[in-house]
Amino acid sequence: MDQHSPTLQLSAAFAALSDASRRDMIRMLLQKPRRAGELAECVDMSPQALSRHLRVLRKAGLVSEQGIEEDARVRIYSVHPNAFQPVQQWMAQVEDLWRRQLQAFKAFAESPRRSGKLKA
Amino acid sequence: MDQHSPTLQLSAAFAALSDASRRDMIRMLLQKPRRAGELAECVDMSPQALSRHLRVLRKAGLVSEQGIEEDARVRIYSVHPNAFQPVQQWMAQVEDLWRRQLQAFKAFAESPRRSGKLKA
DNA sequence: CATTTAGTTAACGTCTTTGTTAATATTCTC
DNA sequence: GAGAATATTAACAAAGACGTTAACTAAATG
Repeated sequence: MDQHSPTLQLSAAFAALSDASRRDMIRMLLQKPRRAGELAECVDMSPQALSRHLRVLRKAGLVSEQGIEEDARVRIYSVHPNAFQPVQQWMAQVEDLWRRQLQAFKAFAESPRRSGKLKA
Repeated sequence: MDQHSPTLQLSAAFAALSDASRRDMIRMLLQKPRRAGELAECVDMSPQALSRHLRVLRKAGLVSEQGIEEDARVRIYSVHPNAFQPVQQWMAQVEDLWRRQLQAFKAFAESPRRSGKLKA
């Protein structure tokens, strides 16, 4: 995690998710934590490019890395426990606003003065 | 809406949401549909820049425009009814995978062979 | 009908992102 | 220890995103 302001972090998360390869990587990491090499087999990409995508995901706070004892060359990547909290929070806010708007519209449409008739 | 493959559309939606100004615009449009000028007052930005952001949002399928009769110069922008369906669908998928992983981990931790003891 | 109003598109410069090739650790294996 | 394996960083070029200024469209307004 590298972005500090909540707004920047949210932007970074959305930006990170805007790439299909990165979304695939996240899905793979959601099945189980994996090494970079395992990811490389599936997303078909040079190790360097993949490493960069991993960095983007890390800086967005979506995945975290963790060393292991068996082979110190390798780091295991996994989805950060509350990776999606900011995004889900924003989405919830949006849903709420949407509900309100629908309700306001409904109230307007059913108001006594216009007795259910819309303009068009 | 301009992106056709579901994957591309999802990418476009995430990319569109990765900008704080665009998120603000969406929030304003969720309160009520508005003209470009009204948005401009709040996001503090040149009309040209704003127009571009609107185009991005349109192409991502998040907002839709609609002419009005009173003044034909003006178009009203609003949040597309199922703007967030792809994003929410993907997020739901992620949540599901996350639940499964937690469950798998729990099953592992509680398996008879290791009787609840973890490695560390 | 000229002017103002509302807004979009075009052209340009700048900054960022992304992939590639090359170079750099670090550590396992023989 | 020499060499292979695992992965990351550096440097560079290509492509894309963003804001600005300028030019443009279309319609309201006097």
